Amino acid sequence: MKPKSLNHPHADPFQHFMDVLRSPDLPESSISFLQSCGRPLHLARGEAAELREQEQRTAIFVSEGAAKLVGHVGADREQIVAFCFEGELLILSVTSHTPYTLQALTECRLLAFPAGDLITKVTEATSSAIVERTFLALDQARDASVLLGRKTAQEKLASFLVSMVDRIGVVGPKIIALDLPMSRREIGDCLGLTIETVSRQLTALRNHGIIKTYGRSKITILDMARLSERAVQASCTT
Amino acid sequence: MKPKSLNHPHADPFQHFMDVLRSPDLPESSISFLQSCGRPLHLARGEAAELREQEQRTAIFVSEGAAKLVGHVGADREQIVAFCFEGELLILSVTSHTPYTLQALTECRLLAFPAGDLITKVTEATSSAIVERTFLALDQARDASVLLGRKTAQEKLASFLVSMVDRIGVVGPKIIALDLPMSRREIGDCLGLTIETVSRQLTALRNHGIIKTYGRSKITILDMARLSERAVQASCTT
DNA sequence: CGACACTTTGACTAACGTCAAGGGACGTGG
DNA sequence: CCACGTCCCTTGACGTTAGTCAAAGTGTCG
Repeated sequence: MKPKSLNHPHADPFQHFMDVLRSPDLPESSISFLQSCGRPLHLARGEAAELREQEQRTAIFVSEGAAKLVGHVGADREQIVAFCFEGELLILSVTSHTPYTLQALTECRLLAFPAGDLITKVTEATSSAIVERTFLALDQARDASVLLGRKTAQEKLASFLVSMVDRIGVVGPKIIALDLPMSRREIGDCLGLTIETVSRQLTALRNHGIIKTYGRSKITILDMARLSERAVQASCTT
Repeated sequence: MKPKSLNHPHADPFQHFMDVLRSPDLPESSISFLQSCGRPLHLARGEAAELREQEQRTAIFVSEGAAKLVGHVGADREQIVAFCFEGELLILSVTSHTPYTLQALTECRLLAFPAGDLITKVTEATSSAIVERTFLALDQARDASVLLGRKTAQEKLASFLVSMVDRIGVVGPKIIALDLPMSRREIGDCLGLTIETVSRQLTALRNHGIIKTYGRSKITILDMARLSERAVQASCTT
């Protein structure tokens, strides 16, 4: 799969950022301030971001491509804590015990802001889209905990596919198409599984007629209902 | 152990909240607004919070006692996503797939705010302590992912104890005392382990002379260095 | 077309969960 | 203050899931 080399649908990442933020009544002075403190990053596939401003908390806007936030345990064990796709905002950790790195899943264009500046400037305007996105990230992180702590390999993979459908799925009349920008290893790192287990579970889903795979990265969901069922999207009636 | 029945060191939870927030230049009007929208909750040990305002995102301030945020997978599997102690602020999920409940670990006094109100009012003043705490919660959630996904039972327990020392430990000249407000089951739910595994790992730490236990809830750390070592507080040099 | 990396599959192992029984702590009532 | 009952914790034996190791298969890109 060619990583659909960036054709710049958003010629200016900053403009893209402002579009997504949707704070129309932000004063001109704030806009130019944000523009000045947003540092553009262009990463090749697999490259790690150089985060100079590590003393301060950083917010990363993904204008094009996809990235992953990886936590490192000791030398070689790693855990993907978040995937981040086009138009999403990622808040990096600073008070964490674990060291994290941000790496490109595909070639991508990012915008790095010192989070403090971002928030104080933006909250001057309407209710902050950034705080909302932080909350969203928090919700995702908590769901991840539940997934990692209490789901089986089968359920983890189904949950993963469901969330990918939500975020980057192409919904057709009867089937849903997915083109995953991450490898089996990266899926495994995200779910706390090994590459082999991911592969086995994909095979199981294929054998049950729930999904079909084409090449390494393309998947179609044939039976979304049964997939969600396996993800146990926690239907407890408490 | 008697749950040291609340002796009200902070007679007024709201005053306690304002003290912790430390936004001295908040205008009087905002203060009274916050006071009016903060709903006090008094939970008995084990009781679950009734969250009426579930349509909106809620922030919970813990004035006294300790609580847990529990995610539910299907009928009976549950995962503790966060513990929350005195003076801490918990942001509840609303966009999550998983249903969560807030339950008292010990008898406790809480203050529930609609998060939107809290933020718009407080950011009028100095840089928001609440946004900072949200970030902190996010960091903790991400560390939890790493722990759950890539640590062994041994490492999980050591990490858990280290973080408890940080948050509620009583540091003495050579040893550190902990009085855990949660049961083995709750520790297990937090670490994605069973009660038996928690118990076995505690025994292992005891046999290695790293900790001592007194009764069910009291632990002293004899060798903090070796404990941290086992927690693999990720010392990768990238 | 060929090399290489990624993926799949299989056989085996280890870590943690499950099931079951016994022991200790805590709190109540005598 | 002691006795007893209950709940929680600990320990042991065994089972299951997912990890490890190894090899073959398949896509992708030069």
